[in-house]
Amino acid sequence: MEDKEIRKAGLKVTAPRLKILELLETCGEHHVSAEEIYRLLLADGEEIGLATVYRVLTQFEAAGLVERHRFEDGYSVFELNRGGHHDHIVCVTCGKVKEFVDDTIEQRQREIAEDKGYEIGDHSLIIYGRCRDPGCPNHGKADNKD
Amino acid sequence: MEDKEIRKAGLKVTAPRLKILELLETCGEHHVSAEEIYRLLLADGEEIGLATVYRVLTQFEAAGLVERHRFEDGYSVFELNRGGHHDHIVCVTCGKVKEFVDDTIEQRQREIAEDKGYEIGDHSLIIYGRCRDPGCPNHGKADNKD
DNA sequence: TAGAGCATGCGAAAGCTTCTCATTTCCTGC
DNA sequence: GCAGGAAATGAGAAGCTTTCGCATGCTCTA
Repeated sequence: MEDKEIRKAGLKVTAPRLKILELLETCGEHHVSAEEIYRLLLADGEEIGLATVYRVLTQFEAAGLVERHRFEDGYSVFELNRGGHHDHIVCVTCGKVKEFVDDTIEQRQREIAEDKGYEIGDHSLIIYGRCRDPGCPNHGKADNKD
Repeated sequence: MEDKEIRKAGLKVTAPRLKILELLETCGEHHVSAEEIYRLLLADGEEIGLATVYRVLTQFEAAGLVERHRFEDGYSVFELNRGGHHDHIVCVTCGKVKEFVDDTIEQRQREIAEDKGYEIGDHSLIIYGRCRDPGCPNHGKADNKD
């Protein structure tokens, strides 16, 4: 039941919040933008405003229920916080995002932070590349420069 | 002389471009936003438009003279491209940015991309932490949560 | 020195996100 | 189950950074 999580975050249980949480759950590893959530809910027959989507996502983020990532093109994507930290690898051609975790890198990051005199808090590692999926417009073109 | 670099980029040598390049040179490792550049140039008595600053920075970026980074708050900062790739570690309290390069991490990233079926292009690694500088408002408070 | 084009500055506009505010909804206590 | 107050909502306006459009100005070549 999602109610619990919402209540635990100190928020009232309302239709928009439930719907957004549900939707995020069905998304799994897929990262959605606020706009996408908005359109999906509208298509689903919900009466919801874009402002509400942003508001709710921001609250969920503050409550730790949701993670927000900003990719290089400047817009944000959201996903359920499933506990484990992970980084992202993004295809610059088709936009597909995969997640990964690498202990070696995590460890080195802690060492670097320590070395530079920082208490490590969070980090964001995004690798940009080109995927080799058949569906990707880049498929087969190894060193396509544009 | 900066003229050469501008010309080499296929751009005409104009006052705004020279001034922006000069300014970036004086910035060293300090990362400046377009807005900052604009204000600094105005304060310096230059007649310049914000649009020009963005235009020139974008051209410089395309020419490889300048690097642009987007941090989590959503706006961009710029710095001269001094050749070597590097990553960033940012203090979430005072905003200070340091640079670093780590071969272990670079290597692991290539392996991960390979493993996931991507041709690696670029990447962006930003570590967020709290610095221990005396000037930082966070100084001394080890596990300040906000 | 003159001409062709690129570059500029200004304001307007775009895209994403947040704010404002009147209205609606949730929750508590009766 | 109902009323009241606070919180949440939807719609649009406004904010932010960034880009565009266009008339004017400048750079560079001949």
